[in-house]
Amino acid sequence: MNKATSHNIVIVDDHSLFASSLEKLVNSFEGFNVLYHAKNGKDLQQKLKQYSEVPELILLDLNMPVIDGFETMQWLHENQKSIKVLALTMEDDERKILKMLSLGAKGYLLKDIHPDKLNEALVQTLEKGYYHSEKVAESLLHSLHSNDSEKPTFKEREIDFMKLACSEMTYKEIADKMNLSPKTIDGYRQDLFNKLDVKNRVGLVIYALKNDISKI
Amino acid sequence: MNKATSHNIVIVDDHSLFASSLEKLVNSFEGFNVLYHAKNGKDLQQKLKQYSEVPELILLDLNMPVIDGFETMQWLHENQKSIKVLALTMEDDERKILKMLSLGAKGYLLKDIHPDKLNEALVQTLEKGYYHSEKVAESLLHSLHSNDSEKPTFKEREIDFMKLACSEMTYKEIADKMNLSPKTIDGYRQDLFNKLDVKNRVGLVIYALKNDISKI
DNA sequence: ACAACAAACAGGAAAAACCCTTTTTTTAAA
DNA sequence: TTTAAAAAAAGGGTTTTTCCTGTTTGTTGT
Repeated sequence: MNKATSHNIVIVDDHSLFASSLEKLVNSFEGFNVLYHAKNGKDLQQKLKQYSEVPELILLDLNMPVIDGFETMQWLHENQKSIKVLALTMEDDERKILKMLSLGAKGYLLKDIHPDKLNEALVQTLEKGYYHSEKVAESLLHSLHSNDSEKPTFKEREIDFMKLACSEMTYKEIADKMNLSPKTIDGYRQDLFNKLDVKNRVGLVIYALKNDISKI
Repeated sequence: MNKATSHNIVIVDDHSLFASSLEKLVNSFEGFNVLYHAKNGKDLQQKLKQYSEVPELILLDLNMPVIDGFETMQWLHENQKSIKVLALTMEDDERKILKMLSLGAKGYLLKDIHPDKLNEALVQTLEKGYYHSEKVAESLLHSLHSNDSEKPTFKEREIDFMKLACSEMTYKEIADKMNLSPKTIDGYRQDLFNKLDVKNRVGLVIYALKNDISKI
């Protein structure tokens, strides 16, 4: 395979072991060549400036520190519209899929796909401009039927509170730690219970853990 | 590189994309050759029987369906003692590290390590019989200091109760569901708080989730 | 039948969580 | 500078949780 006809790919993933491995895999595909990989969105922005060669396609992981996949996608869509992006992630999360596609991603790949499918996805994205696996298409249809309300947004302080609520601290202790009156904390609690439609603190804790607001 | 002097490796990971990618990476290392990869513990057991060539080393992911990393490790330790195993996982969880090493793993690798470190780990494990990264060694020391007492045992009903406690139900509702008096539930609660050294229900919930008594 | 023991249950009370409404303070905008 | 909106705080009440110390019930072995 001569490089002239090769399609240049960039991989963005914070797990360098996976990124390096994936690079080998992509390089083994006929007609593809990995230019470099980036650890996160910030790193990607720098490297896009630094290197003269612009990739045709980016494989973008969603779960990254510093600048996550969504922000990176947004930035790419605004600043590097010519580069096609395929989102790459572990979880089959409807909201995330929708969000990425609405931000301009050309497709959404789950990390447990077969290597051949990845090859297919790369080829198809470059040829047709998009790739959608059966599984993802299914998820999308499902989400259209169950028109679940949008994921609520949280204020900085609410997130702080939720994290502390996922501990053995009483609300009074949380109030002390956040330098607020217990009554203010009670207000946060109430707002969150309503917003998240939970009945008590255990419900809040479970929500926070499910949505990676807090980790244990 | 001639195959005769090559060390045979097997990869066990349910994410076939990662497994395939990792295979390419390992094959690119001097002196290593990937025989095959398995999707889970069950698949591995079958393939070990099926193939005549026995690997020297297995790279074993922990988060797998069907038969998880721990069970697989146990089985390997009992049935294939000659094969060295390196655990491979995303999370840096002290308990999991300890558990795997106590089950006979030769080392514990985090998936975000640099490819060079992986190479080093493979070489060292085959030469010295073990590999421990600085990070893991650190975790181990930490856990030695905090000599946590043995994991307590639970009665059937206590486990039922813990699972229900990881929900928005009140204790009264839990009592109804378990066909017990609320006062009995209160007894379970109190015993568990003492046994697990937690202060309140949130502490209990977190314990149950951390120890896979309940899943969310 | 009876000791020995665990599981189930209970009374009572303080602490914490929960709920609804209203007021004060702070911040941002017109 | 007045005004509107958001954040913080509070009043005042109900319910649930938490804690302690018992008693009753059921099971098992001898």
